[in-house]
Amino acid sequence: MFKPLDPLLHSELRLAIVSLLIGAEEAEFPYIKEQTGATAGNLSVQIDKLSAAGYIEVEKTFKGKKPCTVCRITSTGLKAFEDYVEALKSYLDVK
Amino acid sequence: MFKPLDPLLHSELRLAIVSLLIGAEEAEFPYIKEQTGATAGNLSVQIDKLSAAGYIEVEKTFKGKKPCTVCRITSTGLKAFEDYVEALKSYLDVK
DNA sequence: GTAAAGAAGTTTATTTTATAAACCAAATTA
DNA sequence: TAATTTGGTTTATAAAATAAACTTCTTTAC
Repeated sequence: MFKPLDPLLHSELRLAIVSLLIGAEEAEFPYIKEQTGATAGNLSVQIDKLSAAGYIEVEKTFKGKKPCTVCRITSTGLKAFEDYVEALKSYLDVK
Repeated sequence: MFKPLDPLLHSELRLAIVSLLIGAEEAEFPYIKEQTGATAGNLSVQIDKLSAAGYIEVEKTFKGKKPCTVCRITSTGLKAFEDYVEALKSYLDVK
């Protein structure tokens, strides 16, 4: 009846991050922060979780002299998102 | 960009309960328990929360000699669900 | 008739999660 | 050179989900 929802994606902020990355293929920390409205601390934590699960990849580099964290969706992350959307349908199709 | 998700509905079990009630208009506690696979304790707590928010109405009656808890969706709950689905789209439409 | 088991929940305790506050290092600006 | 800003991370707190334990009444078995 109701399919289980991946707890890693069933979180407002993490879902926003993944959604953003699927749309953009690459995004920097400050941009994600601005688009999601998250605090830096919360964003840092949630990015770590997504990264630890292999849903996104995180590259820490430098932009001139400033640190720069770039995030990208992985194929694992994309698949997880697609599965999540599919599972959600079991809750949203209420006919 | 990303619309906020009603925290009351953005919960796997509560979403399942509301989804079920929208589809059925009325359901008894044991049936909801069976359909969602939730434990009785968890279900009791989440039903209380939805009831306190006015998303569902709960009628405690008797079926013969046994207690019987019947739940129904309210118009507030239906509206909240529709808003939630609408907000979710901002995360799911990733073109 | 009474003891054990089952049904229908509720209450309470525990674990997990989300979130923000505090912090750090380097760079820029005043 | 002192203060502020940028780009984060770490840690502490608040909130949430969840299950375990408990309650009350009812059957069923002996």
